[in-house]
Parts: sequence; structure tokens; C-alpha cells
Amino acid sequence: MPELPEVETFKRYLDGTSLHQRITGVEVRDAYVLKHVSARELTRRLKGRRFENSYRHGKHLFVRAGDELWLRLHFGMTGSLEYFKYDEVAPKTARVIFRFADNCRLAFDDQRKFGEIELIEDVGEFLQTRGLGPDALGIGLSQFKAIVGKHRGAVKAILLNQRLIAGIGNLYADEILFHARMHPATEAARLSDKDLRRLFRATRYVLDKAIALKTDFNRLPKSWLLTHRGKRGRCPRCGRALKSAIIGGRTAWFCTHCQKRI
DNA sequence: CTAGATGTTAAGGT
DNA sequence: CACCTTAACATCTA
Repeated sequence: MPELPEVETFKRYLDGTSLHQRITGVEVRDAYVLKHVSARELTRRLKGRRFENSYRHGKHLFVRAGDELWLRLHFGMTGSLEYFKYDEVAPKTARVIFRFADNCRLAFDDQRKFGEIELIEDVGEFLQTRGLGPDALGIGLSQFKAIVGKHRGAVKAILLNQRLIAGIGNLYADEILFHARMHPATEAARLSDKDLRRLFRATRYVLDKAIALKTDFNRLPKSWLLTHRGKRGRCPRCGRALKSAIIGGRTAWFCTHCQKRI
């Protein structure tokens, strides 16, 4: 479930393993994930270059491979990055594998193939064309208030809308609302200044904490909703059964006792 | 066998 | 225009 914290974790992983080494080959095992570029073209453009640095915006990861040459990675539902030593075997669902001069490899793994790999020239232009909102961790309270307070609809739908704020997905949206003690269907326009501040703080807390724990599910606090979400889950705060509802087209899990509609 | 699952987007409706 | 819902994508699991 790669949302902002997972993608940030992938970014740090890539930065720690795969920068500054000459790319000697690109193996495309399934071209389905390639967007606007063929396997041959991708290989031709990257071979001999190096990944120099990376930049994350929302759920997108951009890796610079030269002037006006960026690799864009989106992880869809099941994407991830795996770095391998020369003698290790890449998993069956590795779709694209970048090979470096030292024979280590970086695999873009994606079982369900909703992920995307693309070459672009300009990150800013991409963000603009795609209409992505500011990164969820790149805005302050006032901007957050301006965005959330200015829109109608369920507060959860607004958190999920990548054109308004980029990076929050279904799971973390539920988590944020749980910490803000806010019902996901709450009409955003009804939120007071104080509510918006509480929501903003919850957003920062949840995303920062998840990143700090490298989004390791086993290490996320038991007091969080995430580990209790779904099937017969109980609220970690009051012990009551969690409820679900479809809000903004996605399944929301929440506690009707702890999260009141405003 | 069917429904639903973490993401995004296009298309159609209100 | 702002917002909502649905379907579609590929694949696995309950």
C-alpha cells in the first residue's frame, strides 16, 4: 500500500543503495508498467548513466539520471523496490530491473502491475500537468486550512484527493482521522479553525511517525487504527467494534464512539 | 465462484 | 464549476 510514508521509505532505500553507480543494463520483464516509453528506449536512455539523486512528491518518486532526464516511479497498489547483491535472485514479480556496474541490481517489484515507470524531462512540469496538489508534508497549517476549509464534501475524500494534497491514501487517511477523532464523513466545510488545526497535527504526526518507523507494520504503535483495521477489528482506544462505510469511493474504517461527526 | 483489496483516472451524472 | 459515483486496469485472497 504505497502511500507517502512508503514512498519516502523507498526513496531513502534507493538513496542508500543505488546512487552514483553506472547503470549497465535495464531488464524489462513486463513492459506493462512502462508508460510512454518502450523497453528498448528506456534501456538506451539509461545505460551508461547513473542515478544521481531523487525527489519525492506525494506518492511519486523521481530519480534523476542526467540533465533533463528523470525516471518517474509510481508504486500503484503493490509496488516496491528491492536491491539485490550480485548472486541473489530477483522475485517473480520484479517487472523492471536496473543493473549496476558492480552487478548489484535494483528491482521495481509490482505484483498487481498498477505501478508506473516513465521517463520525463521536467519534474515541475509533470506535477503541473498531472494537477497534483502540494506534498502533504510540504505544507504548513495555514495552507492546509486554506485547502481543506475551502472544499465541500467528506473530509476523508478531501484528504484522499491528490489534486488537493498529494500523498495520503486510504489507510493513512483513516489513521489520520482516527487520531484527529473525526468521523470520515464529516463535511469539510463544517470544520472550525480548531478542528482544522487538530486535523493538520494528526496528519503530520501520522505521516512523520510512519516514516520514522519505516512503515513497518509490526512496529507501528498498537494504539493506531491501522493494525486493527478490517474484519472484526476493535477500536484500540475504547475497545468497541470498528465500523466501515464507503466514503469517497473507498472503504473507511473508524470508531463511531471515538470519531464523532462534526 | 465471487467479492473485495492498499491507487489512479476517465466518464457520466447531479 | 464542484462534487459524486462507477467502472476499468491485474492479480491474489477470503
